[in-house]
Amino acid sequence: MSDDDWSKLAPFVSRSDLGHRQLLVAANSPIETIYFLEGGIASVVARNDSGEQTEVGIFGREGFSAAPVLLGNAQTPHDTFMQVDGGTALTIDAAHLREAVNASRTLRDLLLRYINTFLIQTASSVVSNAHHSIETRLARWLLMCHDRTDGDDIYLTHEFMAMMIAAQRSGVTLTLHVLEGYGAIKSSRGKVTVKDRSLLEKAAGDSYGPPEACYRETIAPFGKSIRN
Amino acid sequence: MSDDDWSKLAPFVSRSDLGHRQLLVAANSPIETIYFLEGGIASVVARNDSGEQTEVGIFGREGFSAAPVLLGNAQTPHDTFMQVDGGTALTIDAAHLREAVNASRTLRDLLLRYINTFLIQTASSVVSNAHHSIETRLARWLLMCHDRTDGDDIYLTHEFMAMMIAAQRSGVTLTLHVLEGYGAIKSSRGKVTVKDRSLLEKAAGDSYGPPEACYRETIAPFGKSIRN
DNA sequence: TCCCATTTGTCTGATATCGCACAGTTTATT
DNA sequence: AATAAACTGTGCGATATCAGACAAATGGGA
Repeated sequence: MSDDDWSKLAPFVSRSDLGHRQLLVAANSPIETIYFLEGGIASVVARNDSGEQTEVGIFGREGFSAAPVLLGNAQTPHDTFMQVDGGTALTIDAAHLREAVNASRTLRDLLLRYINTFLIQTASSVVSNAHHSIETRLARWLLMCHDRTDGDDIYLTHEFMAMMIAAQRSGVTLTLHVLEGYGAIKSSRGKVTVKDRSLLEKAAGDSYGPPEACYRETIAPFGKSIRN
Repeated sequence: MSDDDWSKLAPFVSRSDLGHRQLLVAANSPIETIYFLEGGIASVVARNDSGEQTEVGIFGREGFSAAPVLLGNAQTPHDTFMQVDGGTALTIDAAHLREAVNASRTLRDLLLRYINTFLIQTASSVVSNAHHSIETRLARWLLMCHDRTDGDDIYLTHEFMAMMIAAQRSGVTLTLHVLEGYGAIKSSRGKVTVKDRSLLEKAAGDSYGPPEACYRETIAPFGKSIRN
Protein backbone atom coordinates (compact mmCIF):
# COMPACT_ATOMS: atom_id res chain seq x y z
CA MET A 1 0.00 0.00 0.00
CA SER A 2 1.21 3.48 -0.78
CA ASP A 3 2.18 5.83 2.04
CA ASP A 4 -0.46 8.19 0.82
CA ASP A 5 -3.27 5.64 1.12
CA TRP A 6 -1.99 4.52 4.46
CA SER A 7 -1.92 8.03 5.84
CA LYS A 8 -5.58 8.40 4.96
CA LEU A 9 -6.54 5.19 6.71
CA ALA A 10 -4.23 5.36 9.70
CA PRO A 11 -6.29 7.71 11.87
CA PHE A 12 -9.18 5.23 11.88
CA VAL A 13 -7.19 2.06 12.34
CA SER A 14 -6.65 0.37 15.65
CA ARG A 15 -5.21 -2.96 16.68
CA SER A 16 -7.15 -5.64 18.47
CA ASP A 17 -6.37 -9.01 19.98
CA LEU A 18 -8.15 -11.96 18.52
CA GLY A 19 -9.55 -14.62 20.81
CA HIS A 20 -9.76 -18.32 20.18
CA ARG A 21 -12.33 -19.05 17.47
CA GLN A 22 -13.40 -15.43 17.55
CA LEU A 23 -16.21 -14.48 15.20
CA LEU A 24 -15.10 -11.68 12.88
CA VAL A 25 -18.23 -11.48 10.77
CA ALA A 26 -21.63 -12.85 11.77
CA ALA A 27 -23.94 -14.09 9.05
CA ASN A 28 -26.89 -11.92 8.15
CA SER A 29 -26.14 -9.04 10.41
CA PRO A 30 -24.63 -5.66 9.60
CA ILE A 31 -20.87 -5.62 9.32
CA GLU A 32 -19.44 -2.83 11.40
CA THR A 33 -15.80 -3.72 11.84
CA ILE A 34 -13.32 -4.89 9.24
CA TYR A 35 -10.34 -7.02 10.26
CA PHE A 36 -6.99 -7.08 8.49
CA LEU A 37 -5.22 -10.06 10.02
CA GLU A 38 -1.66 -9.70 11.22
CA GLY A 39 -1.41 -13.41 11.90
CA GLY A 40 -3.42 -16.58 12.20
CA ILE A 41 -5.99 -17.90 9.79
CA ALA A 42 -9.66 -17.10 9.35
CA SER A 43 -12.34 -19.09 7.55
CA VAL A 44 -15.43 -17.95 5.74
CA VAL A 45 -18.09 -20.54 6.38
CA ALA A 46 -21.58 -21.20 5.08
CA ARG A 47 -24.00 -22.74 7.52
CA ASN A 48 -27.09 -24.50 6.23
CA ASP A 49 -30.49 -25.02 7.79
CA SER A 50 -29.46 -28.24 9.48
CA GLY A 51 -26.41 -26.64 11.04
CA GLU A 52 -23.84 -28.21 8.71
CA GLN A 53 -20.90 -25.93 8.07
CA THR A 54 -18.87 -25.70 4.90
CA GLU A 55 -15.79 -23.60 4.33
CA VAL A 56 -16.01 -21.40 1.27
CA GLY A 57 -12.84 -19.39 1.77
CA ILE A 58 -9.79 -18.88 3.91
CA PHE A 59 -7.46 -15.98 4.52
CA GLY A 60 -4.55 -14.93 6.68
CA ARG A 61 -2.18 -12.00 6.73
CA GLU A 62 -2.80 -11.36 3.06
CA GLY A 63 -6.52 -10.85 3.45
CA PHE A 64 -9.33 -9.11 5.24
CA SER A 65 -12.92 -9.59 6.22
CA ALA A 66 -14.35 -6.80 4.09
CA ALA A 67 -15.31 -8.41 0.80
CA PRO A 68 -19.09 -7.90 1.11
CA VAL A 69 -18.63 -4.35 2.37
CA LEU A 70 -16.42 -3.37 -0.56
CA LEU A 71 -18.90 -5.01 -2.91
CA GLY A 72 -21.65 -2.80 -1.61
CA ASN A 73 -23.42 -5.05 0.82
CA ALA A 74 -23.61 -4.43 4.54
CA GLN A 75 -24.07 -8.11 5.28
CA THR A 76 -23.41 -11.61 4.03
CA PRO A 77 -24.90 -15.08 4.47
CA HIS A 78 -21.54 -16.40 5.74
CA ASP A 79 -19.80 -16.46 9.08
CA THR A 80 -16.13 -15.59 9.33
CA PHE A 81 -14.12 -16.73 12.33
CA MET A 82 -10.59 -17.31 13.51
CA GLN A 83 -9.54 -20.84 12.90
CA VAL A 84 -5.87 -20.80 13.76
CA ASP A 85 -5.03 -18.42 16.56
CA GLY A 86 -2.49 -15.83 15.67
CA GLY A 87 -2.38 -12.71 17.68
CA THR A 88 -3.76 -9.52 16.36
CA ALA A 89 -5.60 -7.74 13.62
CA LEU A 90 -5.79 -4.18 12.43
CA THR A 91 -9.38 -3.07 12.56
CA ILE A 92 -11.28 -0.26 10.95
CA ASP A 93 -14.90 0.82 10.83
CA ALA A 94 -16.76 -0.30 7.75
CA ALA A 95 -17.91 3.24 7.09
CA HIS A 96 -14.40 4.65 7.26
CA LEU A 97 -13.02 2.00 4.98
CA ARG A 98 -15.80 2.52 2.49
CA GLU A 99 -15.05 6.22 2.47
CA ALA A 100 -11.32 5.72 1.98
CA VAL A 101 -11.88 3.22 -0.78
CA ASN A 102 -14.11 5.57 -2.66
CA ALA A 103 -11.65 8.39 -2.23
CA SER A 104 -8.57 6.52 -3.40
CA ARG A 105 -8.47 4.67 -6.65
CA THR A 106 -5.19 2.98 -5.83
CA LEU A 107 -6.51 1.68 -2.54
CA ARG A 108 -9.69 0.50 -4.18
CA ASP A 109 -7.81 -1.30 -6.91
CA LEU A 110 -5.58 -3.04 -4.44
CA LEU A 111 -8.43 -4.30 -2.30
CA LEU A 112 -10.51 -5.33 -5.28
CA ARG A 113 -7.62 -7.30 -6.67
CA TYR A 114 -7.57 -9.19 -3.43
CA ILE A 115 -11.26 -9.93 -3.76
CA ASN A 116 -10.49 -11.30 -7.18
CA THR A 117 -8.02 -13.81 -5.75
CA PHE A 118 -10.56 -14.73 -3.11
CA LEU A 119 -13.16 -15.40 -5.79
CA ILE A 120 -10.71 -17.62 -7.63
CA GLN A 121 -9.97 -19.45 -4.41
CA THR A 122 -13.66 -20.08 -3.84
CA ALA A 123 -14.05 -21.28 -7.42
CA SER A 124 -11.16 -23.61 -6.78
CA SER A 125 -13.03 -25.05 -3.81
CA VAL A 126 -16.01 -25.72 -6.06
CA VAL A 127 -13.77 -27.83 -8.24
CA SER A 128 -12.15 -29.60 -5.31
CA ASN A 129 -15.41 -30.55 -3.69
CA ALA A 130 -16.71 -31.72 -7.03
CA HIS A 131 -13.91 -33.95 -8.19
CA HIS A 132 -11.13 -34.50 -5.70
CA SER A 133 -10.57 -37.28 -3.19
CA ILE A 134 -10.24 -36.58 0.50
CA GLU A 135 -6.50 -37.02 0.24
CA THR A 136 -6.26 -34.38 -2.46
CA ARG A 137 -8.59 -31.96 -0.70
CA LEU A 138 -6.76 -32.33 2.58
CA ALA A 139 -3.38 -31.81 0.94
CA ARG A 140 -4.66 -28.69 -0.79
CA TRP A 141 -6.07 -27.36 2.39
CA LEU A 142 -2.94 -28.01 4.44
CA LEU A 143 -0.94 -26.18 1.79
CA MET A 144 -3.24 -23.18 2.01
CA CYS A 145 -2.81 -23.16 5.78
CA HIS A 146 0.94 -23.62 5.50
CA ASP A 147 1.14 -20.59 3.21
CA ARG A 148 -0.47 -18.52 5.94
CA THR A 149 1.53 -19.83 8.85
CA ASP A 150 4.95 -19.01 10.24
CA GLY A 151 6.88 -22.22 10.54
CA ASP A 152 5.58 -25.69 9.77
CA ASP A 153 3.18 -26.36 12.63
CA ILE A 154 -0.54 -26.02 12.05
CA TYR A 155 -2.65 -26.24 15.19
CA LEU A 156 -5.97 -27.87 14.41
CA THR A 157 -8.02 -30.89 15.37
CA HIS A 158 -9.21 -33.56 12.96
CA GLU A 159 -12.79 -32.60 13.71
CA PHE A 160 -12.06 -29.14 12.46
CA MET A 161 -10.25 -30.16 9.31
CA ALA A 162 -13.16 -32.47 8.55
CA MET A 163 -15.52 -29.52 8.49
CA MET A 164 -13.16 -27.50 6.33
CA ILE A 165 -12.77 -30.06 3.60
CA ALA A 166 -16.31 -31.38 3.90
CA ALA A 167 -15.54 -34.90 5.04
CA GLN A 168 -16.05 -37.17 8.05
CA ARG A 169 -13.74 -36.77 11.00
CA SER A 170 -12.74 -40.43 10.81
CA GLY A 171 -11.90 -39.98 7.15
CA VAL A 172 -9.54 -37.16 8.06
CA THR A 173 -7.76 -39.30 10.68
CA LEU A 174 -7.31 -42.03 8.11
CA THR A 175 -6.04 -39.69 5.43
CA LEU A 176 -3.62 -37.94 7.76
CA HIS A 177 -2.09 -41.36 8.39
CA VAL A 178 -1.70 -41.84 4.67
CA LEU A 179 0.02 -38.47 4.27
CA GLU A 180 2.18 -39.25 7.27
CA GLY A 181 2.88 -42.67 5.78
CA TYR A 182 4.85 -41.21 2.93
CA GLY A 183 6.44 -38.50 4.98
CA ALA A 184 4.56 -35.41 3.84
CA ILE A 185 3.46 -34.49 7.35
CA LYS A 186 3.67 -35.47 10.97
CA SER A 187 0.41 -35.58 12.86
CA SER A 188 0.02 -35.28 16.59
CA ARG A 189 -2.79 -34.31 18.91
CA GLY A 190 -4.12 -30.95 17.86
CA LYS A 191 -1.30 -30.28 15.45
CA VAL A 192 -0.08 -31.11 11.96
CA THR A 193 3.55 -30.47 11.06
CA VAL A 194 4.50 -30.09 7.42
CA LYS A 195 7.55 -32.23 6.80
CA ASP A 196 7.84 -32.24 3.04
CA ARG A 197 5.89 -29.60 1.22
CA SER A 198 6.70 -30.92 -2.21
CA LEU A 199 5.02 -34.21 -1.34
CA LEU A 200 1.93 -32.34 -0.25
CA GLU A 201 1.96 -30.42 -3.51
CA LYS A 202 2.20 -33.67 -5.39
CA ALA A 203 -0.80 -35.03 -3.47
CA ALA A 204 -2.79 -31.87 -4.14
CA GLY A 205 -2.01 -31.96 -7.85
CA ASP A 206 -3.63 -29.18 -9.82
CA SER A 207 -6.17 -28.54 -7.09
CA TYR A 208 -3.57 -26.22 -5.59
CA GLY A 209 -2.13 -23.31 -7.48
CA PRO A 210 -4.32 -20.93 -9.47
CA PRO A 211 -5.45 -18.66 -6.61
CA GLU A 212 -1.92 -18.54 -5.29
CA ALA A 213 -0.54 -17.67 -8.72
CA CYS A 214 -3.09 -14.90 -9.06
CA TYR A 215 -2.08 -13.52 -5.70
CA ARG A 216 1.58 -13.53 -6.62
CA GLU A 217 0.95 -11.76 -9.88
CA THR A 218 -1.53 -9.13 -8.86
CA ILE A 219 -0.98 -8.38 -5.19
CA ALA A 220 2.35 -9.55 -3.88
CA PRO A 221 4.27 -6.91 -5.87
CA PHE A 222 2.45 -4.28 -3.84
CA GLY A 223 3.33 -5.61 -0.43
CA LYS A 224 2.14 -8.43 1.70
CA SER A 225 -0.04 -6.76 4.25
CA ILE A 226 -2.10 -3.65 4.48
CA ARG A 227 0.76 -1.95 6.21
CA ASN A 228 3.75 -2.02 3.99
CA MET B 1 -28.97 1.97 -14.19
CA SER B 2 -29.32 5.71 -14.12
CA ASP B 3 -29.82 7.63 -17.36
CA ASP B 4 -26.68 9.52 -16.57
CA ASP B 5 -24.55 6.40 -16.32
CA TRP B 6 -26.13 4.95 -19.38
CA SER B 7 -25.42 8.04 -21.43
CA LYS B 8 -21.75 7.73 -20.56
CA LEU B 9 -21.60 4.11 -21.62
CA ALA B 10 -23.88 4.21 -24.64
CA PRO B 11 -21.39 5.55 -27.17
CA PHE B 12 -19.13 2.55 -26.65
CA VAL B 13 -21.79 -0.12 -26.54
CA SER B 14 -22.77 -2.25 -29.47
CA ARG B 15 -24.93 -5.31 -29.87
CA SER B 16 -23.71 -8.66 -31.05
CA ASP B 17 -25.28 -12.00 -31.89
CA LEU B 18 -24.19 -14.93 -29.83
CA GLY B 19 -23.49 -18.23 -31.53
CA HIS B 20 -24.10 -21.70 -30.19
CA ARG B 21 -21.68 -22.42 -27.32
CA GLN B 22 -19.82 -19.23 -28.08
CA LEU B 23 -16.81 -18.50 -25.92
CA LEU B 24 -17.19 -15.12 -24.22
CA VAL B 25 -14.06 -15.23 -22.12
CA ALA B 26 -11.09 -17.49 -22.74
CA ALA B 27 -9.05 -18.66 -19.79
CA ASN B 28 -5.66 -17.08 -19.26
CA SER B 29 -5.80 -14.60 -22.07
CA PRO B 30 -6.50 -10.89 -21.97
CA ILE B 31 -10.14 -9.94 -21.78
CA GLU B 32 -10.94 -7.36 -24.41
CA THR B 33 -14.70 -7.47 -24.72
CA ILE B 34 -17.33 -7.52 -22.00
CA TYR B 35 -20.73 -9.09 -22.66
CA PHE B 36 -23.96 -8.06 -20.99
CA LEU B 37 -26.40 -10.79 -21.96
CA GLU B 38 -29.83 -9.88 -23.28
CA GLY B 39 -30.92 -13.50 -23.22
CA GLY B 40 -29.68 -17.05 -22.85
CA ILE B 41 -27.41 -18.41 -20.18
CA ALA B 42 -23.65 -18.39 -19.83
CA SER B 43 -21.45 -20.54 -17.62
CA VAL B 44 -18.14 -19.79 -15.99
CA VAL B 45 -16.14 -22.97 -16.07
CA ALA B 46 -12.87 -24.14 -14.57
CA ARG B 47 -10.91 -26.66 -16.60
CA ASN B 48 -8.27 -28.76 -14.93
CA ASP B 49 -5.11 -30.33 -16.28
CA SER B 50 -6.87 -33.49 -17.34
CA GLY B 51 -9.53 -31.56 -19.24
CA GLU B 52 -12.32 -32.03 -16.73
CA GLN B 53 -14.66 -29.08 -16.61
CA THR B 54 -16.52 -27.79 -13.59
CA GLU B 55 -19.02 -24.99 -13.50
CA VAL B 56 -18.23 -22.35 -10.92
CA GLY B 57 -20.89 -19.82 -11.88
CA ILE B 58 -23.79 -19.05 -14.14
CA PHE B 59 -25.42 -15.87 -15.38
CA GLY B 60 -28.09 -14.64 -17.73
CA ARG B 61 -29.73 -11.31 -18.41
CA GLU B 62 -28.89 -10.14 -14.94
CA GLY B 63 -25.16 -10.57 -15.33
CA PHE B 64 -22.08 -9.89 -17.37
CA SER B 65 -18.69 -11.35 -18.14
CA ALA B 66 -16.63 -8.58 -16.57
CA ALA B 67 -15.98 -9.69 -13.02
CA PRO B 68 -12.21 -10.12 -13.33
CA VAL B 69 -11.88 -6.88 -15.25
CA LEU B 70 -13.73 -4.88 -12.62
CA LEU B 71 -11.65 -6.55 -9.95
CA GLY B 72 -8.50 -5.31 -11.59
CA ASN B 73 -7.34 -8.33 -13.48
CA ALA B 74 -7.09 -8.51 -17.26
CA GLN B 75 -7.51 -12.25 -17.27
CA THR B 76 -8.89 -15.21 -15.37
CA PRO B 77 -8.23 -18.94 -15.10
CA HIS B 78 -11.83 -19.69 -16.14
CA ASP B 79 -13.62 -20.00 -19.45
CA THR B 80 -17.01 -18.40 -19.96
CA PHE B 81 -19.27 -19.63 -22.72
CA MET B 82 -22.88 -19.61 -23.83
CA GLN B 83 -24.69 -22.62 -22.56
CA VAL B 84 -28.28 -21.93 -23.52
CA ASP B 85 -28.61 -20.02 -26.75
CA GLY B 86 -30.46 -16.81 -26.45
CA GLY B 87 -29.92 -14.17 -29.02
CA THR B 88 -27.84 -11.19 -28.31
CA ALA B 89 -25.60 -9.36 -25.93
CA LEU B 90 -24.57 -5.78 -25.45
CA THR B 91 -20.82 -5.55 -25.72
CA ILE B 92 -18.31 -3.00 -24.63
CA ASP B 93 -14.53 -2.76 -24.64
CA ALA B 94 -12.90 -3.65 -21.37
CA ALA B 95 -10.95 -0.40 -21.39
CA HIS B 96 -14.06 1.71 -21.89
CA LEU B 97 -15.96 -0.07 -19.18
CA ARG B 98 -13.06 0.27 -16.77
CA GLU B 99 -12.96 3.98 -17.48
CA ALA B 100 -16.69 4.45 -17.00
CA VAL B 101 -16.65 2.47 -13.78
CA ASN B 102 -13.90 4.58 -12.35
CA ALA B 103 -15.67 7.75 -13.36
CA SER B 104 -19.08 6.89 -11.92
CA ARG B 105 -19.52 5.78 -8.38
CA THR B 106 -23.12 4.73 -8.93
CA LEU B 107 -22.21 2.56 -11.89
CA ARG B 108 -19.33 1.05 -9.98
CA ASP B 109 -21.50 0.28 -6.99
CA LEU B 110 -24.14 -1.38 -9.12
CA LEU B 111 -21.70 -3.63 -10.92
CA LEU B 112 -19.81 -4.50 -7.76
CA ARG B 113 -23.06 -5.45 -6.08
CA TYR B 114 -23.62 -7.88 -8.89
CA ILE B 115 -20.17 -9.36 -8.34
CA ASN B 116 -21.17 -9.82 -4.73
CA THR B 117 -24.17 -11.94 -5.71
CA PHE B 118 -21.95 -13.91 -8.05
CA LEU B 119 -19.51 -14.61 -5.25
CA ILE B 120 -22.35 -15.82 -3.05
CA GLN B 121 -23.57 -18.03 -5.86
CA THR B 122 -20.13 -19.57 -6.23
CA ALA B 123 -19.94 -20.11 -2.48
CA SER B 124 -23.30 -21.81 -2.71
CA SER B 125 -21.86 -24.18 -5.31
CA VAL B 126 -19.05 -25.06 -2.91
CA VAL B 127 -21.67 -26.14 -0.40
CA SER B 128 -23.71 -28.04 -2.97
CA ASN B 129 -20.79 -30.00 -4.30
CA ALA B 130 -19.70 -30.74 -0.76
CA HIS B 131 -22.90 -32.03 0.74
CA HIS B 132 -25.80 -32.42 -1.65
CA SER B 133 -27.01 -35.43 -3.60
CA ILE B 134 -27.26 -35.41 -7.36
CA GLU B 135 -31.00 -34.93 -7.09
CA THR B 136 -30.58 -31.83 -4.96
CA ARG B 137 -27.82 -30.39 -7.11
CA LEU B 138 -29.75 -30.96 -10.29
CA ALA B 139 -32.90 -29.38 -8.86
CA ARG B 140 -30.91 -26.36 -7.74
CA TRP B 141 -29.30 -26.02 -11.10
CA LEU B 142 -32.53 -26.33 -13.04
CA LEU B 143 -34.03 -23.64 -10.84
CA MET B 144 -31.13 -21.32 -11.57
CA CYS B 145 -31.62 -21.94 -15.28
CA HIS B 146 -35.36 -21.47 -15.02
CA ASP B 147 -34.82 -18.10 -13.36
CA ARG B 148 -32.84 -16.99 -16.38
CA THR B 149 -35.16 -18.37 -19.04
CA ASP B 150 -38.35 -17.07 -20.64
CA GLY B 151 -40.96 -19.78 -20.35
CA ASP B 152 -40.46 -23.23 -18.91
CA ASP B 153 -38.32 -24.97 -21.51
CA ILE B 154 -34.63 -25.36 -20.95
CA TYR B 155 -32.69 -26.68 -23.93
CA LEU B 156 -29.83 -28.83 -22.79
CA THR B 157 -28.52 -32.37 -23.09
CA HIS B 158 -27.90 -34.71 -20.17
CA GLU B 159 -24.21 -34.74 -21.02
CA PHE B 160 -24.11 -31.02 -20.49
CA MET B 161 -26.03 -30.98 -17.25
CA ALA B 162 -23.69 -33.69 -15.98
CA MET B 163 -20.74 -31.39 -16.45
CA MET B 164 -22.52 -28.51 -14.79
CA ILE B 165 -23.41 -30.34 -11.61
CA ALA B 166 -20.25 -32.45 -11.57
CA ALA B 167 -21.84 -35.86 -12.01
CA GLN B 168 -21.92 -38.72 -14.50
CA ARG B 169 -24.12 -38.42 -17.53
CA SER B 170 -25.94 -41.63 -16.67
CA GLY B 171 -26.57 -40.30 -13.19
CA VAL B 172 -28.26 -37.26 -14.67
CA THR B 173 -30.51 -39.41 -16.86
CA LEU B 174 -31.52 -41.42 -13.83
CA THR B 175 -32.17 -38.39 -11.68
CA LEU B 176 -34.19 -36.61 -14.35
CA HIS B 177 -36.46 -39.65 -14.32
CA VAL B 178 -36.86 -39.29 -10.59
CA LEU B 179 -37.77 -35.61 -10.89
CA GLU B 180 -40.12 -36.46 -13.72
CA GLY B 181 -41.56 -39.28 -11.62
CA TYR B 182 -43.08 -36.89 -9.14
CA GLY B 183 -44.05 -34.33 -11.73
CA ALA B 184 -41.49 -31.59 -11.15
CA ILE B 185 -40.31 -31.63 -14.75
CA LYS B 186 -40.82 -33.24 -18.11
CA SER B 187 -37.73 -34.43 -19.88
CA SER B 188 -37.37 -34.98 -23.60
CA ARG B 189 -34.48 -35.12 -26.02
CA GLY B 190 -32.37 -32.01 -25.61
CA LYS B 191 -34.92 -30.29 -23.44
CA VAL B 192 -36.21 -30.11 -19.88
CA THR B 193 -39.57 -28.51 -19.19
CA VAL B 194 -40.32 -27.22 -15.71
CA LYS B 195 -43.77 -28.47 -14.75
CA ASP B 196 -43.98 -27.67 -11.06
CA ARG B 197 -41.44 -25.23 -9.76
CA SER B 198 -42.42 -25.65 -6.15
CA LEU B 199 -41.56 -29.34 -6.32
CA LEU B 200 -38.15 -28.47 -7.69
CA GLU B 201 -37.66 -26.00 -4.88
CA LYS B 202 -38.58 -28.69 -2.41
CA ALA B 203 -36.04 -31.02 -3.97
CA ALA B 204 -33.36 -28.33 -3.88
CA GLY B 205 -34.06 -27.50 -0.25
CA ASP B 206 -31.82 -24.83 1.19
CA SER B 207 -29.25 -25.32 -1.55
CA TYR B 208 -31.29 -22.82 -3.54
CA GLY B 209 -32.00 -19.35 -2.28
CA PRO B 210 -29.30 -17.18 -0.75
CA PRO B 211 -27.75 -15.81 -3.97
CA GLU B 212 -31.20 -15.15 -5.36
CA ALA B 213 -32.26 -13.35 -2.19
CA CYS B 214 -29.15 -11.22 -2.35
CA TYR B 215 -29.89 -10.32 -5.93
CA ARG B 216 -33.44 -9.33 -5.10
CA GLU B 217 -32.34 -7.16 -2.24
CA THR B 218 -29.35 -5.41 -3.70
CA ILE B 219 -29.82 -5.28 -7.45
CA ALA B 220 -33.37 -5.89 -8.60
CA PRO B 221 -34.57 -2.56 -7.19
CA PHE B 222 -32.25 -0.85 -9.64
CA GLY B 223 -33.49 -2.55 -12.76
CA LYS B 224 -32.99 -5.95 -14.26
CA SER B 225 -30.54 -5.34 -17.02
CA ILE B 226 -27.86 -2.86 -17.80
CA ARG B 227 -30.31 -0.98 -19.96
CA ASN B 228 -33.21 0.05 -17.88
C1' DT C 1 -35.98 -41.66 -47.77
C1' DC C 2 -32.20 -43.49 -45.79
C1' DC C 3 -28.24 -42.96 -43.08
C1' DC C 4 -25.41 -41.53 -39.44
C1' DA C 5 -24.26 -38.76 -35.58
C1' DT C 6 -26.14 -37.59 -31.37
C1' DT C 7 -28.66 -38.38 -27.40
C1' DT C 8 -30.85 -41.24 -24.11
C1' DG C 9 -32.00 -45.62 -21.47
C1' DT C 10 -30.27 -49.23 -18.86
C1' DC C 11 -27.24 -52.37 -17.17
C1' DT C 12 -22.96 -54.09 -14.46
C1' DG C 13 -19.44 -54.38 -10.92
C1' DA C 14 -16.23 -51.54 -8.32
C1' DT C 15 -15.17 -48.28 -4.74
C1' DA C 16 -14.76 -44.16 -2.07
C1' DT C 17 -16.93 -42.37 1.42
C1' DC C 18 -20.55 -42.21 4.78
C1' DG C 19 -22.47 -42.86 9.26
C1' DC C 20 -21.93 -44.45 13.36
C1' DA C 21 -20.03 -46.71 17.27
C1' DC C 22 -16.74 -47.51 20.75
C1' DA C 23 -12.31 -47.93 22.82
C1' DG C 24 -7.93 -45.87 23.81
C1' DT C 25 -5.10 -41.84 24.66
C1' DT C 26 -3.82 -37.36 25.87
C1' DT C 27 -4.69 -32.97 28.13
C1' DA C 28 -7.13 -30.03 31.34
C1' DT C 29 -9.48 -29.40 35.92
C1' DT C 30 -10.01 -29.65 40.79
C1' DA D 1 -3.79 -37.76 42.11
C1' DA D 2 -8.26 -38.37 40.53
C1' DT D 3 -11.67 -37.26 37.30
C1' DA D 4 -13.58 -35.32 33.40
C1' DA D 5 -13.28 -33.66 28.83
C1' DA D 6 -11.43 -33.61 24.43
C1' DC D 7 -9.27 -35.83 20.86
C1' DT D 8 -7.71 -39.74 18.10
C1' DG D 9 -7.57 -44.69 16.38
C1' DT D 10 -10.16 -48.18 14.38
C1' DG D 11 -13.73 -51.08 12.79
C1' DC D 12 -17.75 -52.31 9.81
C1' DG D 13 -22.02 -52.43 7.25
C1' DA D 14 -24.61 -49.41 4.15
C1' DT D 15 -24.98 -46.73 0.06
C1' DA D 16 -24.50 -43.17 -3.29
C1' DT D 17 -22.01 -42.59 -7.00
C1' DC D 18 -18.50 -43.84 -10.28
C1' DA D 19 -16.82 -45.72 -14.55
C1' DG D 20 -17.76 -47.85 -18.39
C1' DA D 21 -20.24 -50.44 -21.78
C1' DC D 22 -23.80 -51.17 -25.06
C1' DA D 23 -28.24 -50.93 -27.20
C1' DA D 24 -32.23 -48.24 -28.43
C1' DA D 25 -34.29 -44.05 -29.97
C1' DT D 26 -34.25 -39.70 -32.18
C1' DG D 27 -33.56 -36.20 -35.58
C1' DG D 28 -30.93 -33.68 -39.08
C1' DG D 29 -28.47 -33.88 -43.47
C1' DA D 30 -27.37 -36.04 -48.01
